[in-house]
Amino acid sequence: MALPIKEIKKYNFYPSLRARACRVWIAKFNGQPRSFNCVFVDNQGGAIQGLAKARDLQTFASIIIEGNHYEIERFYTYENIAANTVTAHDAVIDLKSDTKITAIEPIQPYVPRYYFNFIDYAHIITKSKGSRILTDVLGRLKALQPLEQVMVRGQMLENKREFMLENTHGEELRITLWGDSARDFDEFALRNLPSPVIIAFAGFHVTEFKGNLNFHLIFFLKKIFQIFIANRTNSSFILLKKKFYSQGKPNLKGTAASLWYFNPDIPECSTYTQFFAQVPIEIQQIPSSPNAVLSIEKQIKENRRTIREILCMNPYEHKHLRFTCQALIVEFDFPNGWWYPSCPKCNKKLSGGENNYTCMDHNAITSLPVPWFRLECIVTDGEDVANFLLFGKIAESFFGSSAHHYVYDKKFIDPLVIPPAMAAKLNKSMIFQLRFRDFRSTTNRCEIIITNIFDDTTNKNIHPLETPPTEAKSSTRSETSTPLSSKKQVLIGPCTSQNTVTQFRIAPNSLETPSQNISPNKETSLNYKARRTLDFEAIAQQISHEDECGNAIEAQGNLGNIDTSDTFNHLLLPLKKQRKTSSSSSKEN
DNA sequence: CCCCCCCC
Repeated sequence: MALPIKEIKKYNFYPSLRARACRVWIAKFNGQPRSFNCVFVDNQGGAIQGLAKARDLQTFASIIIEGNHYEIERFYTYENIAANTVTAHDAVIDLKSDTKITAIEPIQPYVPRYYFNFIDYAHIITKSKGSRILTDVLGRLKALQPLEQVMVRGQMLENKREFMLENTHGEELRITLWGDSARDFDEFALRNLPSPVIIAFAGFHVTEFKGNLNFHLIFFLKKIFQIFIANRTNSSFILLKKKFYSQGKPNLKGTAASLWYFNPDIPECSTYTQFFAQVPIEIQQIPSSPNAVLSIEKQIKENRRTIREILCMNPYEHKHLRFTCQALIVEFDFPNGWWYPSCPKCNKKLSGGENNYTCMDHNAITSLPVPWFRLECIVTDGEDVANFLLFGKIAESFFGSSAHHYVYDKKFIDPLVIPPAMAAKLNKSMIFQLRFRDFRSTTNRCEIIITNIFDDTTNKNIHPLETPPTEAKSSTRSETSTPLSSKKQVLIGPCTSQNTVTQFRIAPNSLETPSQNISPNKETSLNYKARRTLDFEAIAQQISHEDECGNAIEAQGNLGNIDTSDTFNHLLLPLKKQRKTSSSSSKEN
């Protein structure tokens, strides 16, 4: 009796397993192959991942070919605890140099060639969002974006390429490839395929993009709601809102385990092919993102404006314009505090006060509020003065720490008292990348929002892991970071009445522990996202080594060779509709 | 990883 995969236990030894290798991939990290991976499937509903570390990678890659059948002899298993995993199996097969792999005849009864677990577009968020079990989807390739580079975390450029899939109900689904897989995606393979092109994307991580709700409308709706149904919790309002607006759109993000197959030979695919054979279809081109960049250098010079020029721009005519300005911050202005308590799920401001925090979108919160930056920078370019709004992730990068870290870990709880490390950012020449806020205020001028900050003295991005001067610790700093504190400052002649800090209070000592109203021992319940950038000392040590190994270097190295839309148009022209269905499947990675 | 997140 052959061993059923479902009965395999973790931390055990098995003499033999016969199965089909339905998926094979090599996981890469920063472009370097790290492990050989496969999914073994049997005919009793079982699937288990096999993994070989880098040392044995080539050996197994040359033996185990996707689609073929094998006997695996003398193997151990361990626990499947990976953050992302393709199978839900408790165990992983440890492929080591003494594991014997032999090709065998196809096992009977038949095991399907592909191992997929497709999810309906409509249920992706409820079933798969945030799940460590990766998700597979199938669809017609409706649109494709040229390879582009975007700034991520205000810190580095990364390759990105987007796809729009469509199912037979006309629903759309957005897929995003990042890094190496975005760069390596084979457009030429697409060019040779007849239309419609059906793609199976396998092994993707599901996230939710915020719905593009109209704030005006929601605000108005809520007021009306409160007037007519007073003294209720707003849960009814949330239900009402969800009825009218989708709560967000799923976005499938590529992982190291992601694969894709063009026109795979599976029953679901024929359904698609037949359905879309009725109408002429071409693959559309997704326009480049507004935030796509060619290089940091170009970005820094992009649409340079003086403050005078900015103040004379009509915000509503330049809603989508990104522009830059060289200036220095002379003061921070935060009448409502430099941080506010935000919803752990969406970072919107919580109302209701300390004992009754309520999110407009998510009602009562289940974990501690997440402190979130929001403050204005009073800036000058030597001629004029303006207010630039700084919040969220950009502020985190700029200050080198999350507001969460300052408030919970460093105990700078008073929102009206600013930590010294933040004040140390004043009076240094910077390049601000800016845009106008898409909100028509009835009272104020349109806010000018900071979307990125660059160090003017080095023309590099300001590294988010910079160690603040008050807590200097330089020995572990990476080669690629560009700490402002170590660079010569270029000061521009002041034109405001003051360029020193007098308008806000600075906490006297970073080590001081003011009376606190937030319990620090609840930290473990805090959401991971907010904790990511928490501690610059610890993370600087951890990351500096990785950076030296090529992380940032690779990002720099990619700056020169970016696909253009022109090239892309050219490529897609031949992708006209044809009747023939290709069964040739192709894969990457 | 990109979207938004604040304010009225």
